[in-house]
Amino acid sequence: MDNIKSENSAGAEQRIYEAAHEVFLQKGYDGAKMQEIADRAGINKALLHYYYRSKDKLYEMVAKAVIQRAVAMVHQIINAPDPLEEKIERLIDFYVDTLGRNVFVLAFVVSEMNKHPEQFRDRILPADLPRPDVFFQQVREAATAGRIRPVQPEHLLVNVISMCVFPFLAQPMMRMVLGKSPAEMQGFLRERKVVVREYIFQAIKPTQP
Amino acid sequence: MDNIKSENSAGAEQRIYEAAHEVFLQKGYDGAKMQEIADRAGINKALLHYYYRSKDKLYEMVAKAVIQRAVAMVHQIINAPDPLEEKIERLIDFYVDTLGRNVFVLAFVVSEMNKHPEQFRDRILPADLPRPDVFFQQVREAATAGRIRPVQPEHLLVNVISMCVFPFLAQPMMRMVLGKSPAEMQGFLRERKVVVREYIFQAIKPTQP
DNA sequence: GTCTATAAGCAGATAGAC
DNA sequence: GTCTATCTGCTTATAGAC
Repeated sequence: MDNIKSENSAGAEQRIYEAAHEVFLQKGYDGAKMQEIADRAGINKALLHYYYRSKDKLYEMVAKAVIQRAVAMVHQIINAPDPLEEKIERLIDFYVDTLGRNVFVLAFVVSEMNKHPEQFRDRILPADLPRPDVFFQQVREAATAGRIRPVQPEHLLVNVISMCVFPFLAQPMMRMVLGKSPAEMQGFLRERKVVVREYIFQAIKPTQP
Repeated sequence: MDNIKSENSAGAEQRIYEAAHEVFLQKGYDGAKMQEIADRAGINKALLHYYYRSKDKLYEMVAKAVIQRAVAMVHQIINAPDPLEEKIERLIDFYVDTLGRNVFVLAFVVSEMNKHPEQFRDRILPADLPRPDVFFQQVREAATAGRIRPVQPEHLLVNVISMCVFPFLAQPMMRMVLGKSPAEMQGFLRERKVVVREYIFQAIKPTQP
C-alpha cells in the first residue's frame, strides 16, 4: 500500500501541506509567503507549484480543511445524544480545551472570513452546513419541563461560545485591559471553564422552584 | 487660523490619513496597499511618502489612534462614578452600539495584535494603560453588601465583554453555525443587548435573599 | 520529483520637473 | 505641494536541466 518515498520523514507533498497549514494559520493569506512555506517544508518554491498550482489553490485547500474539521467537531458535540446539562458542560470543555490550545485556528477563521468574505462564500465553505437543531430542541424541551428558564436556544449557544472563545481570541487585548502578565493570563484562562459553567447555569436555572 | 488649502474638501494630509485608516482597518497591515490608499485619497503614491515617510509609519500612526480612542472610551465608562448595576448596562450598550457598528476596529485590533504582537508592544500600545480598578472595587463592595453574589470582578468584566463583542466579531462564523441569512443575523444581533443583560444579572444576583 | 535559474509583475520608496 | 517617471527589491510563477 505504501510506496517508498524519495524524501525523508513524510513525503514532500504532505510536508508542503503541513507547512502551508502552519504559515497560513499564523499569518493569513496576505501575510503568508510561498518562500516561508517552502523553507518550513524543507524544499524549494518550485516544488510548491508542482504539487499545488498556485498560492490561491494551496490556501483554498488549507482553509477548507480547517473549516471542515472545526465544523465537524462542533457538530459532533452539539448534536450528540447527551442530556442538555451534560452537553453544555462538554461544549464548554471542548471550546476551552481544543480551541484554547489552537488560538490560531480561531483567529484565522474569524479574521480571514472578515477579510475575504466572497472567497469563503464561493470556494471554501461547505455547501451543506449541519444545523444545531438537536441542541435547540433539547433547550425547548428542558424549558417546557421546567428544568431551565425559557431562554432562546440560539442565544444560549452563542453565549456559551462567546464566553469560552473570546478571552482566548482577544488574549492580547484582554491582557491590556486587565493589566496582566502572560503568566497571570495563563492562570486566568485556566479558570474560565468553571466560571463559564457557573454563569451559564446560574443564568438558565429556573427562577422559583 | 485656517490656511487656504490647494486641494479640495479636506487637504491632502488629512484625506490620506482617513484613507489609510479605512484601508488598514479593513485589510490589516499585510493586505493594505499604498496604491489603494492613494486612490481613495484621490492623490498618488508619491504624496503618501511626502507626508508619511513609509508604510510602517503610516500604519503606526493609524493603529495608535485606533487603540487609544478605544482605550479611552472603555476607560471612561468603566471608571465612571455610576453605580455598578447602571454601569454594567451602560457597558453593554456601549459595546453593542459602538463596536457593533465598527466591527472592523475590533477585528483589526484582535487580529493585528495576534499577528504582530511585538510591533504592538513596542511601538503602538500606550505605556500607561488605565486599569478598571474602580469597577473591580465596586463589584467587591456590592458583593460584601449582599447586592450580588461574590463573583470574581475580572471574570465578570470579561464575560460582559465576551458576550457583547464576540457575536459581532465572529458574525460570518455565527451565521454559519446558526444557518442565518445576513438579514436574519441583523435581527438576531439587535436582540443581544437585552439578552446579555438578562444573562449577566441572572448570573450575579444573590442566590437566596 | 526535485532542483537552479529566471521571467514577469507588483509594491514600497525616491528623484526630479513643475 | 503635487505630479510623472523610475529604481529597487520582493513574490509568484514558469522553464528547463538532471
